[in-house]
Amino acid sequence: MGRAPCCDKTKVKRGPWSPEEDAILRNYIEKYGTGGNWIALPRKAGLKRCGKSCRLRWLNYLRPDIKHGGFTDEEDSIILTLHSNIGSRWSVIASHLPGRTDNDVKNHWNTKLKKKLSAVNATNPTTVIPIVDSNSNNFTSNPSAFTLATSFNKPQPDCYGNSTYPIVGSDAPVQYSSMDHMVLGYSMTEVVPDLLYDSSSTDQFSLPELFEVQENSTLQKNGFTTSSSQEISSLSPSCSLAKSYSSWNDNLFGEEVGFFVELESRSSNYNLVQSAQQEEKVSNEVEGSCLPIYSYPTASFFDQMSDNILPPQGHHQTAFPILD
DNA sequence: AAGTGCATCAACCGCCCTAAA
DNA sequence: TTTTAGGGCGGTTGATGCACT
Repeated sequence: MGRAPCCDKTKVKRGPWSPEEDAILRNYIEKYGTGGNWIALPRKAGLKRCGKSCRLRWLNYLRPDIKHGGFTDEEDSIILTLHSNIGSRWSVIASHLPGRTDNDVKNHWNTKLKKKLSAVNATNPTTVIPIVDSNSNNFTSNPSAFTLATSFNKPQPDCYGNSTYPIVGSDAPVQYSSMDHMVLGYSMTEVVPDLLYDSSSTDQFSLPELFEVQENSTLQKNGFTTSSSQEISSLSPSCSLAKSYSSWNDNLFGEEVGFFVELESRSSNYNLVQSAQQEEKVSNEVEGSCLPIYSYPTASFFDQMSDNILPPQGHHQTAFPILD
């Protein structure tokens, strides 16, 4: 049985809203609210419109807290980052942009950002994540609080059907050549933004500090569990070359849902990244998706940068600024 | 000035989810 | 437990305006 339409389309007005209709709807909602029933609202307000049309008009245009006008670079950055992580969940993305609607974000993506991203990907197949200090918006070497400031490439399903996100230089080992340290992050779930984003701040999240951990031991701090290389080699064979390993657990079930691996040996990074990916792909067959969420160079890398070592080939210059 | 193509964005369509009956 | 109605959402369309020829 087909679903009954919400209204008789032959008896309602369609198409663009007139200023008079806008005024009627605005005045009614400001005076009486929506009453929790959009279908009944147009009749009560005296509008010959479908309730869904009224809802859309209010939410996307008439609402007083709507932000009109062009998107800022910061908003673009947030959209690109979130879209790379969660895909076209426009309402979720819009919820991170005060005053923007899902329709706005969707239109902006389809008309501007999609093309922008294609152009970037065409000229630079690997995408580096600039690291921005969450408080000052300046680039930082502090690995404990970051804002993702640009996008990942669109994830493509792999042979296991899992979407994996590109890791810096994961297809080109030479690009690691000037990094002594880097951190590789994975999340086992698709709820990365919700999990990592600080609810009091829409564009920040915390990463685990890179704790000093005694050999063969594990340290728990700030919700993260960090293990030494000796300890983690027993947890995960692919991590046996890592310096440390930090993970966080799902609040509900206490299961590990994400981790960061601090890599140390420049020559082994590429193999480690590959083996880590491979291992997780295999485990995904049972566990579900595993998303490598990002990687970033650690403080020692920036120390090198301060000695005017050039960024790795193929990376955006802006991703690795020379520090004072 | 007229015609054409493209970009933009408001609005609609139809499906899914959920709560109430 | 099933059915139904309403809200929410992502995909798509079409009107409009602008740039270019």
